[in-house]
Amino acid sequence: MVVLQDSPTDHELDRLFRSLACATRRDIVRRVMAGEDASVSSLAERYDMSFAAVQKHVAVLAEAGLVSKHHHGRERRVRGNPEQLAKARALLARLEQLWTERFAQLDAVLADPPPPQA
Amino acid sequence: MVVLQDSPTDHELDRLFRSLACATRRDIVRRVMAGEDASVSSLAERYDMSFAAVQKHVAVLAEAGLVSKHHHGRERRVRGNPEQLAKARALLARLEQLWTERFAQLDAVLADPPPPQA
DNA sequence: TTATCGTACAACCAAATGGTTGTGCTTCAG
DNA sequence: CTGAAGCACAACCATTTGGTTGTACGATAA
Repeated sequence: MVVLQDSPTDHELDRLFRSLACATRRDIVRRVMAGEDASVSSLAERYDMSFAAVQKHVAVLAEAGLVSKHHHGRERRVRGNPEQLAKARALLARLEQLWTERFAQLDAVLADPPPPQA
Repeated sequence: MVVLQDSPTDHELDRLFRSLACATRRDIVRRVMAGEDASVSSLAERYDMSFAAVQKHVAVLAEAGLVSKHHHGRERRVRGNPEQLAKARALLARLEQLWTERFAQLDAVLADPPPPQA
């Protein structure tokens, strides 16, 4: 069953796309979506930047709802949730659909031309 | 026929998602994808900001390849091209796919458990 | 021809971004 | 108990961003 979800707010979409506009963050998302064991420090080991920098990236992703952090002993496990990805993808799909609908409307007009009321 | 397209560079994706991380720009994309007559100034009339600001937004979208500008008399018509939207959408789809594949792999493991080689 | 429209571009500004280092607090290992 | 691992957070910095105003220039309508 497809759930009717209320459309995301502008601000939510801003944070979503903004958080994806960075290769490091996209790579983090890729890792956690693939199910890699992902504490913050295990993620930080893989990038050429400080631990704090990676920590900030994870915070940005969490703020955007793309990942969530969970206590696990003294670690924080980073888990991806694909629902936010789907929201972004749905918006892109709608924009693409606007494009395709143009031709559908054009075809309709050509098939049933209104009388030139000039 | 589906064309094998080389994967976009990190920088290209940065610009793509960055350009979408702004409600004004998303709205511009929506308008031009819907086929609205869109000179830069006719777009600028619709937003509560200066002409130069809208002009910059269009430039950012053009830089990301989401729209292109074309001479038309003394105007510059803004036209959307959905291919870049598709690139962004493809990335999101791949990330979501990673998530779903996790369960497929898990199912495979459960269905055919390897001998505990410890 | 001349005034004006549509655009481009530079300079400037406040705020956000992406990075750093340092400090301190928990939680675990020895 | 003590030391270290893992993390959070603040302060700081350079650069980018999103906005402004002002100036200039080609195309056009009168």
